[in-house]
Amino acid sequence: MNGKSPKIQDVAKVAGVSTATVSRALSNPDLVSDKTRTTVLDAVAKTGYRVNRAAKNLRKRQSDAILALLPDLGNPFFSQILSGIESVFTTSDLSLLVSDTKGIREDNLLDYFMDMRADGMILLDGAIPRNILSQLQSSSFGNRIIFACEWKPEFDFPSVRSDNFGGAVQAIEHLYGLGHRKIGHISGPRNNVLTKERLRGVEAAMADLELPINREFFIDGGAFSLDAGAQAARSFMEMSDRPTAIACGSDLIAMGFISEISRRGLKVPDDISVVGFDDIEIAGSYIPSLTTIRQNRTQIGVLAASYLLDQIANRVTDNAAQVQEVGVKLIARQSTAAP
Amino acid sequence: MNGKSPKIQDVAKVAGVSTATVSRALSNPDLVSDKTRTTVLDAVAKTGYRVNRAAKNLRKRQSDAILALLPDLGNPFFSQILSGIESVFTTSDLSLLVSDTKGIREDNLLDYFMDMRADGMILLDGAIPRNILSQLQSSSFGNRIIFACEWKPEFDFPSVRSDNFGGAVQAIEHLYGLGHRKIGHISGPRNNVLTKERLRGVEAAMADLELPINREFFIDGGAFSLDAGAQAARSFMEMSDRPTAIACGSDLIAMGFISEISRRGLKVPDDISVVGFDDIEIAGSYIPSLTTIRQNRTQIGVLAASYLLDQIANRVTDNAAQVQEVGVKLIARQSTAAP
DNA sequence: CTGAAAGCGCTTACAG
DNA sequence: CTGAAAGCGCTTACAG
Repeated sequence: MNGKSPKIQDVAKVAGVSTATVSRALSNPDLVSDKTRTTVLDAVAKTGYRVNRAAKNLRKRQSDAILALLPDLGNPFFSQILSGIESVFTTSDLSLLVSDTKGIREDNLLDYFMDMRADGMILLDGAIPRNILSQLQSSSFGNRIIFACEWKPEFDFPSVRSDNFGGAVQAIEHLYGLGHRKIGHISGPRNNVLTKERLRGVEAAMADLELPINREFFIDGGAFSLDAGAQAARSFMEMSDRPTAIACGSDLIAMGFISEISRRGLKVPDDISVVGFDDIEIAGSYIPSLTTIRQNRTQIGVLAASYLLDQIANRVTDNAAQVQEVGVKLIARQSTAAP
Repeated sequence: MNGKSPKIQDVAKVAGVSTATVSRALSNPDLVSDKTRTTVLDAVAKTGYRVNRAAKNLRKRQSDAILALLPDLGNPFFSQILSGIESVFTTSDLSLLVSDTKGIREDNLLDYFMDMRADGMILLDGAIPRNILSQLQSSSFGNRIIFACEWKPEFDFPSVRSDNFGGAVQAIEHLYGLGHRKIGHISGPRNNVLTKERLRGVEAAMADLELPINREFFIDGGAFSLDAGAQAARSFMEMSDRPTAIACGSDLIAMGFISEISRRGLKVPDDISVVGFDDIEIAGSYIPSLTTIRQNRTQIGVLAASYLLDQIANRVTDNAAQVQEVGVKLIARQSTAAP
């Protein structure tokens, strides 16, 4: 507070012990006697001492920070995941660093480890270039990395994700249960793992239910965005034969779709039922409120962060599942009804 | 890559110079001769050297990190601001640390400076306790703090914010222009600075336009959330005399409100016009699409980050306005019409 | 259980 | 323009 901050030397002097003892009392209390510990703690309180992280980290060769790497920091979808991550780190002593992949395309992710900026990484982007991931994997930091939400199939980094396949199945079964037999799908970004899993789920469920798969009812949205949904709505309007229900790759797609077909005079769910995917905050208040697949995003963040925590503390349970799938569930609202 | 990372020693050996020269060539190129610089840079490339941040930071007494402190990491509203902040830091060498005020209530914000975890802070929460802010202000780090979006009036930390007052004025003038004379307002969280500024704008505009202010038309929403809007809708439905238009404290309030009155049979904008505030991503695709006040959130993030950058680099321009107001503008959509 | 001493990997006066 | 040397503030073998 007053000018310069106290150092471990100052505490040692006040407590009448060596700096080594102060250090031990603070970070490894069992190593010192009860009496010494009390004395040191008193001195710490008296001086207002706080360990200098840069010094500690240099000495211990660590950074006390984890990087969360998002595809796009501006995308609100990730805020709850970040919140989940942070809730774990805040109780430990780790700092949460964030960045997005736009900023580091050229750069090298490995640099974060090399120059000691991060002790671990949570990758929320499945589109990280192969060569960068290879470098990470073959480095000595390969075990401090985990994918969350998205992932890259060719790499066997551990991963926490929603049951995307199962979610899509639930969506189709819900529509089928309502009586729909002509069901379409609007998919997300091409080559995205989530897109593929959800599409796979849609197709598997339809096959199971012995529904004919009409390829014309499958629209390539190309993105998870509102715009993609609106664009898909235009394709939809031009169909000569139309499905009575649509399962969308995301809530934003669903909302963009509903918005655009409403503008063109169709009504949801009267003319067509629509299911989203994600259950973003607004889904329940959209008009009509959106039937969708709820992902537990906070939980994904918590699990990913906890894994890293264990990994860094070397409390590694090798038996732990490499892939953790978090359950999803369908929330039935007003955007779906009998045909 | 191969086992241990190279240190400045290794580079010095390869280049045939001292570590001091390597350090200078890297961080202060003007201090060495062209020839030396080239030699050093070659050696850096050859060895794959990256400076160790912990060591550099310990020596320079800095952390190379800025903390962004949000009220709630899970709130999607902040993602664009974070994106703006990050876009500035990514070009410099700073890391972006995030946390939310839930995690540090007890803790002391000053600790981030004391233990060298952050060189500066962007506070996005106007509800940080007075005593914590006082500590910060009277510390030697007081000049490395800036408020963004929200702020605390009693403290004269610099601040970047939207023109909340002007936005509210625009909302009222828009409704007036459409012919509305009975205008209401749903406010946000009590004691929140944004709530107060926007309310002040609403009242000032109505006074200017010589509209009678009917206190019964002013609903205390208590939060910026969807729930607050839905709750307000219930109060609205019970009014014997109702306004023909409502200016809301946020888009979420507006959407919650519209959602709830729709459920009860009223139509927007036929029965009532509604204006939001924020222009969140979904506003344009909401049904009806929402007339609202657009805040440039990315810009707020960029300005706050730039200020801190200058401050840390000591490129301080004392003449710089302490309060930077970012302009807002009304986006007219379908939720408003003539009464 | 405790202390003296080395060293983590840098940067920067200081001297030339 | 360059180098030798000190030192940033810790932690941890090592020795007792």
